[in-house]
Formats: sequence, structure tokens, C-alpha cells
Amino acid sequence: MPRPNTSNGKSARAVAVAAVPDKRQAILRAATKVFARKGYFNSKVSDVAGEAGIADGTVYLYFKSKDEILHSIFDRAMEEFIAEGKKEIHEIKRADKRLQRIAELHLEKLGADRDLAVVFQVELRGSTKFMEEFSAAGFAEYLSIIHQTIEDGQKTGVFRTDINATVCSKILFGALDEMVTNWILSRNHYPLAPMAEEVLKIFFGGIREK
Amino acid sequence: MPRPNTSNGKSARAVAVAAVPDKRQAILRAATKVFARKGYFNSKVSDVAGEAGIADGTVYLYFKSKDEILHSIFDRAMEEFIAEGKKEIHEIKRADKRLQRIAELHLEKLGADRDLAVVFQVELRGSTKFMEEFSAAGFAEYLSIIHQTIEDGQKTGVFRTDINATVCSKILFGALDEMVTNWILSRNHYPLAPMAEEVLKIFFGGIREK
DNA sequence: AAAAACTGAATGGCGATTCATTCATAAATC
DNA sequence: GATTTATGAATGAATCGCCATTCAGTTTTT
Repeated sequence: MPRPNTSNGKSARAVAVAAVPDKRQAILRAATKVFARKGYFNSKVSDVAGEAGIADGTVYLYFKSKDEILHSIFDRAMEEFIAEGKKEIHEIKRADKRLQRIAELHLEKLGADRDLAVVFQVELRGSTKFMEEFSAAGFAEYLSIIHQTIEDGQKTGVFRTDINATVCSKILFGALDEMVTNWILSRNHYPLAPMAEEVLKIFFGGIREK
Repeated sequence: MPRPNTSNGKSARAVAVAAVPDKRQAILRAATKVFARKGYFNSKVSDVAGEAGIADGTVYLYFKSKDEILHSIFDRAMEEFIAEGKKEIHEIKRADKRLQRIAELHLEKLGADRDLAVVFQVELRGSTKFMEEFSAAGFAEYLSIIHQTIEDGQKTGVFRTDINATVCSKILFGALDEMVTNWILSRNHYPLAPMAEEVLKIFFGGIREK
């Protein structure tokens, strides 16, 4: 059935939806699911093809290698997340409120797609090579956004100035990251996003009794 | 050279060090190094054997499979860390001081052995299967120690009682974990342990200006 | 001279990638 | 508008290299 679908059977020139690269998307979705369940190294390309309902060889019409599939998953997701986030963040004045929204978005995004979250938390960490490559790209940018927000908060007097903004941003990221990891591993299916508030309460106010 | 060394050439019955399983240790050390540099899935058993200066087959005299090597690395390290930590922690009265020591130990231990740290941060996260298996074991125990310490601090009035101790412990762990990950990926070789103080300052006091 | 350790070449299985072939559809020709 | 020809997406069996594991033989220890 060779037809990188153009229309979908409805009235001739229906919606101009993703004309050609639709199957590419399908493969990425299938791969995310398969990688999340079996792990990248334990997943066979034929598993991905099977999940996507296509032949093994077809995968190579859209991706150069198995490795490239994993990369694409990150690239797309991260790009989307950063772009989306930046836009929304820009409109918020107060640094603390902005930080709050970042945390919410972080957990909302991953909390909305468990498979994607698993691939992000688990497979991304699965090799130093990957981490380094990835680190250089979107990840560093994300950390830097948090960093800037904190510095801004210090300048505007919302945050203490006797703390290191770099350490600070790592702590926030680490905390959020841990929430996601725990959520993934948890048997109980609780909603992830609300944890943002909990995290920020502590991150902002500290745990010590005054 | 078959000789699971008993003494080390010094005066006959020298120290009663690990009588037989010495080579086992050597393999674990070699594997830690190799896995850290190339990643578990990209490492060949022959790489490990080579690093340890023994034949491929010899590895299987001490381990049932490649997988078991990785498991052993975790089990040993974690067991050692928990045992060592528990003993020291018990002697500290104040919950906040105890938490401080836990954080220091965490970073000291991993900061002292970069290869071990890489395996812990990267390979341990490399598969959900592994995380789940491991999660059930030492990891959960570690988190629980932090948890108890925080609860104790709440009872004794050192910590606020309007916060969730579980979330709290995850945040601290996540923050420390992130410090280690960043340290591993960093090109600059800074000492890791001192970061504990930075982390705790924020964890205890929060970042908000009062 | 047993027994215990060790060796490393050979095996066997797996799985990423390739590529000759198929065939639905589009374009050209009548 | 029917017939022929061209296109290229899709297929999936076959290939090919890799590497964990084994084991028959060697060396060392007791």
C-alpha cells in the first residue's frame, strides 16, 4: 500500500493535515512506546516496525538507523517543550511566578505522556555518550532558562542573594526530575503535575522551622 | 597464572585480606571502569577481561553472566554505603545535623570514585527493569532513611510540620543526585563533596527573600 | 598425580541493515 | 476513458558482523 497518505478518505481535499511525514510520526510514537516498555537496547527494530504496523525495512525509509530514532524522539520533544515554554514564560513578570510555571510545565508535559517520560528519564540517562550529546543541546538550554529566572529573581529582590544561582537551578531541576522518576516507577497512578506546588513550597521556603 | 591469591608476597600469613575472592574484586573494579567509559551495552565481556588482565573465560568462573557483574557492582557498593552510613548516622542527635551528614556522605562516596559514580548515575538508570529491581532493594532503603530523618526532625521541632516528608526526601535526594550527574558530565574537575553545604543551605532555608 | 584455576579459540544465536521484488497509483499516450 | 508505462513506497527474507558463552586443553597448586 504505497501512499504516504495525502488525504484520509474524507471529502477529497480535506484538511491539509501532515501531508507526507505522517508515517514518520507514527514510527516515532511506536518507538517511544516500545523503548519505554523494553528499553532501547532490548528493543528490536522489528518490534518498533511491528508496533507501527509496517515492515521492518520501511523504518529505514524514514530513519537512517535505530540510533537516529531515539535521537529524534528527544529532539522533537525537547524542541517542542522549550519553544512552547519560552513563549508562555515570557509573559510572566515576577520571577517566582515564572519559576512556578516552569515547574508546572515540566511536570505537566511529562505527566501527560508516560511513555515519553520513561524514555526521557530512563533511556536518556542510559549512556554517557547520549547524555553528553544531549546535554550540549536542549538540556543545557533548559537549565539555563531556570538559571536566568533565578538570577532575575535575585536582582528584583524576590530571592536571596547569598545563594549560588547555578546550584539553585540544579537543585530545582534535580527535584523535579526526581518527582518524575518516582512517578514513573510508582505502581499507583497519581497525577504528576500537582507535585509542582509541593516542590516549590519547599524550594522557596526551606524546610527549617523558624 | 591460576592462583586466587591468598597472601600477597609479604611475610607468609600477612594480613588476612580477602583470601580467595580477590580476583572477583578485580573483575568488579575492571568492569566498573569499562562500563563507566563505554556504557554497559557497548562493553564487551572481553573488554572487562582485558582490563582485569585475565582471559575471557575466567570471568565466567566468578560470574554467571555479564548481567550479574553489573548487579554485583550495585549490590556491593550500595550495601557498603548503607552499612557505613547507618553506623555513622546513628550517633548524631539533631535531625538537621544528621541530614547534613547523609548529604555529605552521599557526595563524598560518589565523589571519591568517578567510575563508580558514572555507573551509578548512568547505567543504573539505563533500564526500567534495572531500576525496578534496584529500586526495590537498596535504593528504597536509602530514601527511607532520609524520610525517617526528616520525620524525626519534624517531631523534634527542627523542621516545619506543614510539609510532606515524602516529597521532602525525594527533593533532597533529587538535588544530590543532580549534583552528582552534573559533576560527572562536567569537564572541569571540581570537588563534589563541598556541594553538600550549598544544597543544604537552600534545602533548609529556601531561596525566597524574607 | 589429582585437583583447581585458567585459557582463548570456537560456537551459536541474535538482530540491525540491505536490497531485489511487488504493486497501488499517477502520468502519458492512445 | 481506456490502455500502457512509469514511479517509488513498502515489503520481508537474506545477509553479515558481532559478542556472550562454552569447553577441551593447559598450567599451577596441593
